[in-house]
Amino acid sequence: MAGGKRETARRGLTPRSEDFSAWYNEVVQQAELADYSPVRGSMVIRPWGYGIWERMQRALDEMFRETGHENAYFPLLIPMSFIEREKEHIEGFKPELAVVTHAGGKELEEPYVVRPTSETIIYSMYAKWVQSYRDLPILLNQWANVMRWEMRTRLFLRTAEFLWQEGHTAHATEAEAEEEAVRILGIYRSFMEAWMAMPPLTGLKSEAEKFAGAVRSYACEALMQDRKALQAGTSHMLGQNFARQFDLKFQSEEGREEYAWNTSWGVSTRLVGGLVMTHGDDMGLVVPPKLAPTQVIVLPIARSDDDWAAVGAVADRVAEALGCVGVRAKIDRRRHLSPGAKFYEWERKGVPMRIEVGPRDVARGEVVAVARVPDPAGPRKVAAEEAVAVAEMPARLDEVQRRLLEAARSRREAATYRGTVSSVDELAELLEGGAGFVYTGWSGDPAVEERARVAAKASIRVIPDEEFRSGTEPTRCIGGGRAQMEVVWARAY
RNA sequence: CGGGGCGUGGCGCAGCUCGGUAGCGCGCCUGCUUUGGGAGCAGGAGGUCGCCGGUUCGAAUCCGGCCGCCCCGACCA
Repeated sequence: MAGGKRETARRGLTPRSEDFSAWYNEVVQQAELADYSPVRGSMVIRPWGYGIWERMQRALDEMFRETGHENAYFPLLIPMSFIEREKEHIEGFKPELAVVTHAGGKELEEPYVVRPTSETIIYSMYAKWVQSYRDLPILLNQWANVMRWEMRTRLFLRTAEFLWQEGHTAHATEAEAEEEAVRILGIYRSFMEAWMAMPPLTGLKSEAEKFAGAVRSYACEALMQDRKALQAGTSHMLGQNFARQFDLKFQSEEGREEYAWNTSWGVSTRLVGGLVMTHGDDMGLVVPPKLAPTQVIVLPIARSDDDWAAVGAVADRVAEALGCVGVRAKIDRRRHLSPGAKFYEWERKGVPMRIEVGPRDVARGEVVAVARVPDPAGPRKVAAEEAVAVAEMPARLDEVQRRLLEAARSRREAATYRGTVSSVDELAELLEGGAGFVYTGWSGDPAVEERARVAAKASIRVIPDEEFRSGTEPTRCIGGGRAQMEVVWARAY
């Protein structure tokens, strides 16, 4: 914001190649996704950004429901003593807690923390609800805001307050909990691919990177256009860590008293930032059709009042017909803006498709369709008979969605290096040269991670799931010695 | 928390070195003419110059303190 010498307010954005970070900030604001607020590190999510988030919510919510989860809601404030109960958990979160010490004009006897995540309060309640194995599993999700007082914030990617969903489950057996954690990871992955057109890697987190309080963390890691990785979703196997601290016990079928097994998992408004950095281009945002609040913007173009009436009637008809075939269409009737100004505006906001209706088109009984990201093999503008353009629109939007996923996947693959790195220095060199995901062998020694962090500013993003592993398993660790496993390195957000 | 930068109409900036009562572009309002890739003309509205204090006849400008924001690093969904 400060010091912007470029005239970006009206004309072009800073190109991605020049300054990706500046480009990102400009896109988020100029596409009207979000704006800075008077509260440090907290953003205002504007209708266009919130509309995208709502689409994400709807899709995920449906997937959670289909797999037996229900929504519930727990308090924003958590007693300080709850958060402190699980040792690793409090160590992980203590530095970023916002604490409420006063209320009702008095100092509180026990401070509350504004939830940074809700494991503690939720499992304390589960403990009340569970007596028998018959009460399990509990499969709940909540849509909520949380607060983590981060040192450095960025719109969507890391804000002090953010919106997310957090799933919390309790199971009678370890195997069942493990299965749940893995199931959710799969849901996240297919959501990201099918809805966001963002293909993540999936796998396990290293000890150093796992969630504070978890036994194991699984994650989706997506590659952004600047070749940095974004942790886009996590699913944690919590074991009995929280159950023990919150006395979440049940009597088993055999009559024994046992602690329950928990999982927790979440995705946040960070996904919107991931969307921006996955598909955006130098003209602005690109929203995949399935998430676009408006999929088709209909633009009447006219000089005279007579023409305006004529094209307006056609625009109405087109928009209504699109609605009937399940396409979210809107008409931009503003008369004080020239067509060019509207083209740029809707392109900046990333609307997948626009339909132009001008006097020439009306005379021919046609409309002109233009995709935000045109098929490189086809013409940019496609004129078609009105009814045909409408009828074809759902298929064209599907095609755009498919193309975006494909493009993102080939960017990821083009930036992926396997089996070419045998030392931490080589890793640093490769990443410095613009590599994205780098696969190597790893001994499992955290000291190697630490060296890579310092030397290459890189971290292990995942120990990849089988599907993503290299054909030939690496035998040597980049830190020297034998590899115990294959890992994926990247610089990350 | 360390390093850097910046706070002046809604937005982006100039003015500050060398104190004299605030200007430009965009946007906004009104009117007319316009509209197939960021319209033109005319008229108009809008500013405690981040905050507090000091120096001075006089402070956006000089001095001191504070606050906020952005970027880079360490920490992180």
